[in-house]
This record gives sequence, structure tokens and C-alpha cells, in this order.
Amino acid sequence: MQRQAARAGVSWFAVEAQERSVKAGLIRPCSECAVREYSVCAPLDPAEQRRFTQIMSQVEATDGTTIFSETDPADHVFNITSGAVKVYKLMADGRRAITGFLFPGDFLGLTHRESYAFSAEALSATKLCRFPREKLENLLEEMPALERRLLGLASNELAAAQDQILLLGRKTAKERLASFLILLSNAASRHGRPANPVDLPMSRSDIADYLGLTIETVSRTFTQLKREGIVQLLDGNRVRLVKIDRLEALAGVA
Amino acid sequence: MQRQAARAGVSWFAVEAQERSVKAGLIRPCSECAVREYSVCAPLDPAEQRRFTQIMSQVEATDGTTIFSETDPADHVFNITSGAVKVYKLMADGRRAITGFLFPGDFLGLTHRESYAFSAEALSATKLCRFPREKLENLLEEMPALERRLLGLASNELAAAQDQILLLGRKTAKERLASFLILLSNAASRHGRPANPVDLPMSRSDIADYLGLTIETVSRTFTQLKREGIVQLLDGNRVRLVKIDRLEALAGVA
DNA sequence: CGTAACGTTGAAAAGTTTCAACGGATGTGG
DNA sequence: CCACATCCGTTGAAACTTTTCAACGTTACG
Repeated sequence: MQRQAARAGVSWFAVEAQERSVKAGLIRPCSECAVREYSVCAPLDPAEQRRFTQIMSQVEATDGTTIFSETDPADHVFNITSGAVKVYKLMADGRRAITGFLFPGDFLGLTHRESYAFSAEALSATKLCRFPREKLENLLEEMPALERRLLGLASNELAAAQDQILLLGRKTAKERLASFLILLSNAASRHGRPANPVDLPMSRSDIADYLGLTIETVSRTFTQLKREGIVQLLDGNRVRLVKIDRLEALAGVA
Repeated sequence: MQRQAARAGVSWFAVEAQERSVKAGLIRPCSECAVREYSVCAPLDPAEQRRFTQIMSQVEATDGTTIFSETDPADHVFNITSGAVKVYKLMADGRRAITGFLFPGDFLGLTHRESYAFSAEALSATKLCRFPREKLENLLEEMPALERRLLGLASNELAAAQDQILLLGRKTAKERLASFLILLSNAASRHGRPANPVDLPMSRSDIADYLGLTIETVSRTFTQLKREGIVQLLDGNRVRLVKIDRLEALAGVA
């Protein structure tokens, strides 16, 4: 009856991220923030890009730092510059579902609600660009191209969420893990990192809460894939995908 | 190993929905389409609303009609006028996950991809307003207020998807059904329909594929809730929520 | 009125979880 | 520098929830 609650201690302390307000004269080129690098403001002209970067400040979070909690007022939108972030929802008894992992270039906190309905925590040392929501919305009124871009990002997130719903609703543990490894591999190559020995910056507990399983099942399924020669577990939390076709078949070509 | 495949025959035949192209002189007031009624074009002035309705045509679908399939090119966006729609994804072996149920006022098919990555099927007699995607996008360039509205809708959909991820990843069968009944009840009242004897326009099979369960488990869980006096099963596929506080507790106040 | 589709119920089977123990890595304090 | 505690991942065995297989009753419909 009582399902497993999150075992990892959850960091509830407030954000302690360093904040360095960016003076007009000190704004680094856009590549400092992920905004240009990942073509978020590609549709903008230089003057617009400048206005965009002027309302932003930079924030840092170390491993385990809570960036915001579900109940916090949704005052800011973030764009990840470096590092990795997990996004999750909690139940009253501590059960947790990780709804996604975010990497450089991804937006975080886009919502039209009073409060974020989810929490975000850094997986590793992470840098983010932070935009006051109100100022961003004012800017969007003048820059429809940027708004279109955000709408596109939101629709991609929605497609990813639907894939996750299929995974959680209908896939076996083995299929879930296979899907996860392929997802991570694709995300890595999309961000210019090695796709094959894929890096797992998150713990088994995080993987379990992402796949709707327990850490034991995740562990057992890893060893199962290993025994079948489908993957190799390397040190440094990396996994070599040996039989990618087998993995893809298991994942249902996700 | 082999999980249950969808048992219901899936309609793969092409859309046979009647299409009545709307001549300029014949455009009914916006209330005919859900656009004004649900304030989609509230931010628009009358002239803009008129342009908006001019690119739209009306489509009807009967119970079980496939509106589009996952592989279809994403040429149109729909807005539901009346009826109900289920949105789902299929695996190669027929396993199915219903990612959502849509009701009048909801948008359908908003994506920035080549093809819809999901299928949509009418649950009952349904009327939709159909917008050619290209024309809609052209219009959006001139009407940023409408775009902001769509972004808001997308972010709501995303929040709903995350709730569903928590449900599928971490809730028990009983909690899932409780969450589902409360969700339907809230959706009904939001659309001006009775909230308490809540109407279930979908089959047990649909509910099962939405909750990541089997039809048998859904059925057993219904009788369990009935035995505990939490709900009453009425005829006409309606359910009376007797102990709403118990239901909400089970759902985790979703 | 018969047939098919849908929903319910029972019993056995399966997959996953829970409980428990162990090993390795990491970090801290004596 | 080592003893010790802690955290994380792995593995085993039992327990449990849900699924699978099967049968039956009801409803809808030709």
C-alpha cells in the first residue's frame, strides 16, 4: 500500500546562489549566457539582444542546491548556462517524481501561474541566467519573435512530457532504462558532448524517480543489461552503449 | 514481460469528418466556434477576431473517428467546439497511453514539428474549428496577443502533463482513480457542466490507458471505492462523488 | 433474439517493491 | 594516518500490487 518515499534527503533550504548583478558596462557577450549559444535569441537583432541581456542577472548553484521549490512564487525564469538541473514534484509523504533533467540552453520556470508547480535542484555546479518574469514579459510584448521561440520550446517540452507519459504508463523496467539511456545519449550529442560513453550526472535515486521505479529495480535492470552485453558500466558514472540497436528496440525507437 | 496491448480496436481509417468551408459571408459569430466563448481571442479587437475566424473551417467527428494520427503531417490546429477528444500515443505492439482528454475550448495539435507526435480521436460527436497551421502562424506574427495566449495554454498543458507524470510514476491504482475523478469533476465545472455526478464519456479501456492500468484494475478499484462509500456508480456512465474529502486525500489534493 | 462489445469478478502468475544485508567509496575526527 | 561513520550502489529473498488468464453477466444493436 504505502509506496516508497524519496530516500534522498531533500534540500529545503533557500537558494543560496551567488548573485552578481550585471551592470550595463559589464555584460559579457551573449555566449556567456546560453542565450546566443543555443540560438534562443537568434531571431533578435543586436539591439534587441542587448535589451534582452540587460534584464538578466547571473546565478550559480552548487551540487544539491535547490534553485526553487514548488510553492515559491514564480518570479523568475532561468536559462541554464552550464551544469545540469533536475525538475521534480513531491507528494505530501515524500514520494517524488522527477519530471525532467535540464541541460545548458534549456529554459526553466516558464509558467503563467502564481507559483512554480515543481521544484528545481542543481545536479552539479550549475550557472544560470535569471530573468525577472515581469520584465521578461514586458520585453516579450515588444519582441514577438522571441515569444514565438518560447512557444516552440514549450511545445517541445510538451512532446517530451508525452513521451514520458507513455514510458511511465506502459513500458517495462527494462524498456524504461533503455529509453532513458538513449534519451541521455541524444541530449548529450545535441549539446555537443560525447554521445556514446554517456555520462550519468544523476544518482540512482534520481533515475528511479525519473523512471517511476525503485533504486533497487534500476540497479538490477542495469546489471541485467550489462549481463546481456547491451551496455558496459564504466567508472565515473558513465555507460557505454554497446548494442545500440538492441537498446533502441527496447525503447521502442524513442 | 509482454505488457497488455490496447484491446480496443484502433480506428486507423482516415479522417472522414465533414468539412464545410466557411464563406466570408457565412461566418457565424465567434460563439459558434469556441474561440470567443472560451476567451481565446479575448485579447483581440473585433477586426482581429474577424481575420482569425476567416482562416478557420469547421469539422465534425463522430464517436470513434480519428481526427489525426501520430504520423500525419501537422498541417492543422484545432479548437474543440463541442464533444470530447482523447489524445494518445501508441507503441509498435499496440500498447497505448492516453495523454489527455480534451473538452470544448481546448486546443489540439499545437506543435512545431513536422508531424503530430500523437493521435487524436473523438470520444463522442464532436465539432472542431480547424486552422491551417501556416495561415495561423502568419496571423500570429501580426497578433502577438494571441501568441501570448497560446503560450499560456501550452504552459497549462505542460503543468497538467507533469501532474500526470507524478500520477503514473508514484501513485497507487486507488490514488490514480481518485485523482482522475477529481480532475474530471474540476474540468466539468470549469466548462460549466455539473461537477458532482461527474460524467465519464470514455470507456474503461480509455481510463485504463490514461491511468497506466488495466481495465480489470480500473474496474476493481471502482468497486473498491464503491464498497467504501466514497463514490456511487450511477447509470449513464456517471459517478457520484460521495466523500469528496476522502477522494481529495487519496489524490493528494491534485 | 442472437451476437458482439463492454464491464465485473475470481484465481493464478508475473513484475516490481519492500526489507535486509553487504561492499566500496568518501569524508571526518581522534 | 587510520578508525569510523555515512552515503551510495548492489544483491538476495519475501511480500505485495497489479497483471494475466478465464469466466460470466449486462448492455447495445442489428
